[in-house]
Amino acid sequence: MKETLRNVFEKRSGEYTELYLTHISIDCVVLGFHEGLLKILVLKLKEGSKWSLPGGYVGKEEDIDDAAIRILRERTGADHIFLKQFRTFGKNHRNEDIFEENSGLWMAQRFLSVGYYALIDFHKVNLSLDLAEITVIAEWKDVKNLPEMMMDHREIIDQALIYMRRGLNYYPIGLNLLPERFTMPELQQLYESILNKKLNRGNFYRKMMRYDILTKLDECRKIGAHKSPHLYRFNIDNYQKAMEEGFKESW
Amino acid sequence: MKETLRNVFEKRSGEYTELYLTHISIDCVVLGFHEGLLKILVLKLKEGSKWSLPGGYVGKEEDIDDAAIRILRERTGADHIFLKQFRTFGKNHRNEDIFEENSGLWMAQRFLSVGYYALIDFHKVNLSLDLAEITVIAEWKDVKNLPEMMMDHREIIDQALIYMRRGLNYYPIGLNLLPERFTMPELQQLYESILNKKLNRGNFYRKMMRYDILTKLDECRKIGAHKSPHLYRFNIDNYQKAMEEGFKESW
DNA sequence: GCATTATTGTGTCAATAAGACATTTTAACA
DNA sequence: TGTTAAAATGTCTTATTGACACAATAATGC
Repeated sequence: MKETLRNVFEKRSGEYTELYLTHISIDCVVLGFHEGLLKILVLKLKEGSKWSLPGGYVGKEEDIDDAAIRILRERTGADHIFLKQFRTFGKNHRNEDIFEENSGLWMAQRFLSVGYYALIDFHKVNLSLDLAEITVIAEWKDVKNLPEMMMDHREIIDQALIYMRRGLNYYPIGLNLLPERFTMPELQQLYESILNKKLNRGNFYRKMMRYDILTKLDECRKIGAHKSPHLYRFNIDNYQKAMEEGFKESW
Repeated sequence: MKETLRNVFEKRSGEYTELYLTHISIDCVVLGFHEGLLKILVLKLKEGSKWSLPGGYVGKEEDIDDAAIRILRERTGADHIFLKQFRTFGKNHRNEDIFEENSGLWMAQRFLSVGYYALIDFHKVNLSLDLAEITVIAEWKDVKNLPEMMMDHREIIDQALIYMRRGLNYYPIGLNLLPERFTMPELQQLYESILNKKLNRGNFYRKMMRYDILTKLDECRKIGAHKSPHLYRFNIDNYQKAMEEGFKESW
């Protein structure tokens, strides 16, 4: 048997007090938007287990931000993803869930996860990628109707949404979640799903226009026996500028 | 020689790819307020080295939040500290600074730091604590005039200030930074040092009163040949309530 | 005692933004 | 061509911010 660190660790577990061993991973809350609903990408790692967030380990020679980008690319096939670190989770015994299922002592060590949230175009994700190797199933689940998640992944999702909501006060959103062209009501639906509340249509319209990140197109979307809503697309330059400078903060 | 993990690790370094070994630490940006200036607590770990932030390792059976509390208590002697995790730093080679000074290979491994900022009453800190064991000097340095810091500690400080500034829109501040009784101009000075800009006196006064977290006392502070400013103290109940509920957010 | 003076506490006003709601415009369809 | 439902825009009220002015006040000097 090849003596990997894992073997060494299992044999010697309990003695290592000088250098605390911690199992670092990255967990990503991947958000997509489809048919007016905010969706989260969840995985089932093996038959019968609970659902989990896509995640992975950090390479020896890798920045954690780069690791998160790589993990998402491996899982979703998508590139140019909006990705933001929001918090690190390090409660003790947060891995108890899977500790019971795994006999290896190394699993009993501390787990620490750096949480990222990702905003991604629903249609650009390839759910079947990478399935053979680790994952059994990958699925989009409705934010408002999540299945039972393993470990503290539910808390990680809740926290991601809180941080994202707060982010709406500072940065524009939507470039990674909506198709290239969209209508104002569609954009409003996105905001409403993230904030989990209804917004006033007129006020929303004016607020968005004030941000000056939208370009109104000449085309309209045909939606039946009603006035056709105009199509918009993001003005990339202004959008980027808003991302860098941020919207006005109170102080 | 006792075979600790550190020895094992040094001997076998380079093979461990299955379980990525990461050196986790907690770094704290400890902020105090004294004579109208915002101060940061910095340490010199040994003669001739650069300055560093107080930090430490996470115990095997410890939540990271608890570890941060413990580390601060050990270093400062202070309790009831406001402490908030704000970001995790995991750039590769961020430890190169000290790698060169330390021959042990384990030091060359990845470093990952969970950043916390702490707000603490300047006068309650005992700087000489813990010095014999690890630290040579502990000192308060002016935020606007920081010495050269080791590794990426300067970036950690800058980021902490950014997150704290943003926090001012959501939570009150001052309970841990000011003495029990203080004047309105003193509170304003605190805000001005954090935000690094002058604020309008009248508007500041009214904004604070609107927050409804202050109790005006009957006493005044004698400050020479001027109108004596009233003393205030925080209304702890309302302050706590504001901490929990947060100030109004835009959406 | 009393005027002086620097600072606090409060008032005002304009500009901006948010919330609620009404009105107009528009495009598809009967 | 009129009907209809939704988009786009307008209006009004209220709250917030920033700038500035002025009155109240308390220690000090005369």
